[in-house]
Amino acid sequence: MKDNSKEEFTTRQHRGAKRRAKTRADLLAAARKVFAKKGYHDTSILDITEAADVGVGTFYLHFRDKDEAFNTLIDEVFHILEEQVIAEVRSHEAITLSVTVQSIFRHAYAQRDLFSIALASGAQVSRTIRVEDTIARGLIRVFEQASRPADLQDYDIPLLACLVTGVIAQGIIWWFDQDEPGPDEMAEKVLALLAHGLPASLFTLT
Amino acid sequence: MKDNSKEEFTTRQHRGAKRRAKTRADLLAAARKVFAKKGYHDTSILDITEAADVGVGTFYLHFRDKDEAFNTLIDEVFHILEEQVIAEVRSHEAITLSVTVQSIFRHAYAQRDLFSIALASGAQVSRTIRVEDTIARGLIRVFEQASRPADLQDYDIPLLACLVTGVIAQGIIWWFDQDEPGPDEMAEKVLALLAHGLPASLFTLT
Amino acid sequence: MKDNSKEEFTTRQHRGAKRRAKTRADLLAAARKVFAKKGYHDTSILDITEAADVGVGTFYLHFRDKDEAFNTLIDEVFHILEEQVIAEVRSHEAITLSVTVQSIFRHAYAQRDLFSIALASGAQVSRTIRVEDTIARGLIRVFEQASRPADLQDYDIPLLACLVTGVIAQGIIWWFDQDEPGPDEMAEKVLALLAHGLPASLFTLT
Amino acid sequence: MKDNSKEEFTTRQHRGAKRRAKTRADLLAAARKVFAKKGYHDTSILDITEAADVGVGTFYLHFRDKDEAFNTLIDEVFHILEEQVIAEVRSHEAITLSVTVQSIFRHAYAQRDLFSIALASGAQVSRTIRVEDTIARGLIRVFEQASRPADLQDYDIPLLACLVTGVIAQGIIWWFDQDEPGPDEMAEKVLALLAHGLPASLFTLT
DNA sequence: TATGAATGAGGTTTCATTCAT
DNA sequence: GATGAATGAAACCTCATTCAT
Repeated sequence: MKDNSKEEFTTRQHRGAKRRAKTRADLLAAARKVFAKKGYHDTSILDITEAADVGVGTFYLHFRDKDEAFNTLIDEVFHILEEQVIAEVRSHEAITLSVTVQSIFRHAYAQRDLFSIALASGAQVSRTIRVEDTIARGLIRVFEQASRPADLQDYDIPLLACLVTGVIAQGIIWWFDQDEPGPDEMAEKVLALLAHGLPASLFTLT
Repeated sequence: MKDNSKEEFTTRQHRGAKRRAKTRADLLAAARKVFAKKGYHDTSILDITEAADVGVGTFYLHFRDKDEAFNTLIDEVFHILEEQVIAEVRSHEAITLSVTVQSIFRHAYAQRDLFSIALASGAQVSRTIRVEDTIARGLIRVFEQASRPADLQDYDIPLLACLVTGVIAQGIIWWFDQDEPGPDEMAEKVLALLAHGLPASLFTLT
Repeated sequence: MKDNSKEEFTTRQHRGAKRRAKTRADLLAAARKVFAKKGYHDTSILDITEAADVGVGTFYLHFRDKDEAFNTLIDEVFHILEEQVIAEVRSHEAITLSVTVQSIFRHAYAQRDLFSIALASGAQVSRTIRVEDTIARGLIRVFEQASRPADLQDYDIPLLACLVTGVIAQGIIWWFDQDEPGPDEMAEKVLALLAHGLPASLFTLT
Repeated sequence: MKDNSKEEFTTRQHRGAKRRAKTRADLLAAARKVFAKKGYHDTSILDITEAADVGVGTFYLHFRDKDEAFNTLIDEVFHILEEQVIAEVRSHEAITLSVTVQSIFRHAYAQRDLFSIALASGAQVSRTIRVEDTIARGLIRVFEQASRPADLQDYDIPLLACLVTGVIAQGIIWWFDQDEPGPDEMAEKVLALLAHGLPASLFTLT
């Protein structure tokens, strides 16, 4: 009997927690959809709760404000991005920029909606984690673990990471408008640019 | 007498026009200052009119809404950018990417406040003209007028322009945070990256 | 066996009742603490249930709303006040105002927190029993049982009770701010004022 | 022409100011009415603006929040009370408690609605000026300027003022419930109590 | 009986926009 | 053309209350 009541108790606790988690997930999914459609600033709490089919107040049971929901969303995805890219890169013998960039583009493609929101929100939202920083951080790691560090002696690594991030971010924005090419072609083009640069004839007078 | 009054009239007209133009300029200058300080979304019309020391209603005599004022501001600056870059490039014998990028960075540096607003606002503002587009357009022109067009045969020119724009935009954002290096070093680093790419050892397995 | 189960049943019932009473007491104690700290209006049900360490819903198993909890609290204390003052007064040979006022001040001093809430809440709470009424009622009883009723012939007794209550209430509020003097000095000062009034020179022209 | 335009200008300014003042007065009058009817806490901004027949936003053009409006109201009335009582007292040859108390009761009677709100709000509202303090301050002044100061040597003047205030406040609350007697009778009864105290037989055992 | 997640009415507050002067 | 008081839609957020577990 004692055991029984205990079991009931934990079950009860568990049910509550499960329901709570479900609602939270619904809210995040709804937020993602609405943010993608209307952008951060034109999205109201009501928009989100209606999309999630919950009461307004429920939102505040899970997030302090719009900012927190947004950050949670972004953090979650970029945490996954980071982990996934790291995993994918590890599965190869050595860390190469090629694999990293490919991995980023693939992941970004799969999560286009969130990436475009995150990039579009730019410096607008008081966010703890910026997309660009996540990407740049990953790139820095690649640079630091380069097989021949001497090759990078003359480069300012953080700046380099930032510039390369610019190319990647722009690629993702490009997708948001154009809906082509696929992630692998995109990665390929970016990598081609990064590997060989542009034709010398563009830089010098005839 | 008729002439006299006519003259007076035109003078008065002229005065009115000058006064109007002055108010408008005040508003734009104020908008620029406030946007730079508080960002697009946190700036209210009242913020602008107070900074310009005019009545709220006056704003609406010159602009339909905040968006229009913002776009006017951006357009103006980018129009100047475009003209200036074109002029500077023309003063050289041939259009080269080096000169173009240098010119862009110099101009951007001189107008850092507006550039950072424009870049930070990202896709937030329902704007017809995006900074990135202005830059990309300029780059496309450079690519099209390349001295040896055959060199670019294998490139997707618009995408290329977009990616290069990403590098430039990121460079400007870098400034907004770091306040170093100067425009010419920045252009140099970007050009180095664009000209030679990164060391091959980053791309391949050992 | 029947008896046994019955016994068990009643025991269980009893346990339940005791548990229930405990919860209720916890809630009242918590309410008292929170009301004293934050005031009636700034106290939410959640504040109370958290302080009592019970679920929100539990509150509603014991009280209809905040008002009822508040009234219960107040009623309880004033019921005790009434009983105690009556008992103390009875222990003397005759009812005198001195003993009554002293008794009230002593009791109020012992329960300062609740008295200050009750007085501060003023007419804010839709309450059936006002502190002032409880005191006034006690005073009326004293007046009615006066040893020489003729002495009070010219007085409007309810109004008199009300005015004297005003003095007492103000004395308690004074404590809340000043934290001095003790209950007996306070009673003494009030009684001195009530017994002899103020110097005649204050009322007339020289 | 210059004069003309100047005149026009000041007139225009003046009109605006007049309109503004009118609206503000409307809001205060409405607030007074609603506060008196529903009490401080049950009054919403909307209640006030609807009663004043202005838009919601207009309220915030004149007051920061409900508190400020309330305080303005109270301050205004008590400022008038103070001035009026002072004036009335001055018109007599010497300051006496009789005149002061009479004056307070008369004024309170004329402004019953506000007094009852102010007294009922008790310590609820974060107010800079409490009614009781205003009255007590006035009484202290009377005591200090007593014709024969020696008579008050044995009294704690601030406490005394506070206690007397209690009597007056209670008198006003009495009116709010009972609607009788008039101000002068009320003052008379209070003064009688204050002058002679209660019959000695109430205090001692037979 | 106790719980606490969910609800949504209702309050506060802001601000783009209008319009009489 | 310039002004700024007034407007009210629309956002935010809280909290008393319910109800399934």
